[in-house]
Amino acid sequence: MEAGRKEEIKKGPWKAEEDEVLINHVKRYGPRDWSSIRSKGLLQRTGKSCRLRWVNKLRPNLKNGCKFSAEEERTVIELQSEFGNKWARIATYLPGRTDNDVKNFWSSRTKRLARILHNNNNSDASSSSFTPKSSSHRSKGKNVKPLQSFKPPQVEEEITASSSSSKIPVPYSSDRVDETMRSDLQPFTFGTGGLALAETTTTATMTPLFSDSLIPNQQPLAPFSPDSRDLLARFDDFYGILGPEDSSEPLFALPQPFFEPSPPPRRYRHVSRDDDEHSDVFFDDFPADMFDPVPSPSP
DNA sequence: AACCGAAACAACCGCCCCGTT
DNA sequence: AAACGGGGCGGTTGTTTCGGT
Repeated sequence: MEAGRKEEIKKGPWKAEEDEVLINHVKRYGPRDWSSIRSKGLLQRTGKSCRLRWVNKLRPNLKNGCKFSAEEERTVIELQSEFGNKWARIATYLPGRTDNDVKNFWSSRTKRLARILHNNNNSDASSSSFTPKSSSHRSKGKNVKPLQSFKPPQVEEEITASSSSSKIPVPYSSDRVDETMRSDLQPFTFGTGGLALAETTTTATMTPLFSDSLIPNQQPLAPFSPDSRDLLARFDDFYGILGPEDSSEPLFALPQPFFEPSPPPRRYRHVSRDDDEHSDVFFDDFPADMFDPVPSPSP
């Protein structure tokens, strides 16, 4: 717009040539100094944009275009209940997955759940203002409170207190449910973070994202109502979550983090990926030829 | 075959923290 | 000690693809 502006910052989809430049830069200097890519005139992208492109698309061993497996779904759901929306941290438990992948996965699932629940509610509560027919999941009207906005109470304290001693999510205890929620938990409750506020109306209901039958060693909870069970049973691709009720298969044998598990050095947000970068291990451990195939833009 | 809604994917924005000067 | 810049993260939004009618 302004002619005096030094350089236009390019935005939008990346071209194969840009990818190649970025890959070459990383190959030479490692995944760091993102801002220097622009200052050197290699790309008209911000450092942030370069970093994001590398982390989400160009990094080796990513599972691009590959749907989440049942095991990955379980892991995400369980870890979300443990850590809250700490996508980067959750992603460290999922080799080949990025925080963006996890975030998108979670967003899709929770929105679908919200829609189904709303539809269900509408069938017997016509007063609801939610009108799925008239709005997509990205409805500008924001009738739907995204489920991901829910955060388990005292996440950070739990991380330092509980995950320092064990990586396995702590079995549900009703003591851990925030008092402010308690009155809403009558139909069903479960673990610390697994509750989701489906709607911001006065009829808001706490809704489980997965069944109480899933968490091993969990103390018995208030059972799902028949309606709720029926509703949740429609989540056929939460199959691992709802699972056969008589299944005795242990469902949550959480994988070890792909990177260093992260009792956070100082705070939760600094996960091991950073540390690896700083120690060069992250980069240097890659096979020498890993950059050879420049990812071609998918058709 | 065309249309429409949902889902998946990709990228940007704003905020925050940390290290450096 | 304060200011500043870089980098990381979570949230959000735009676009494309997929699937059902």
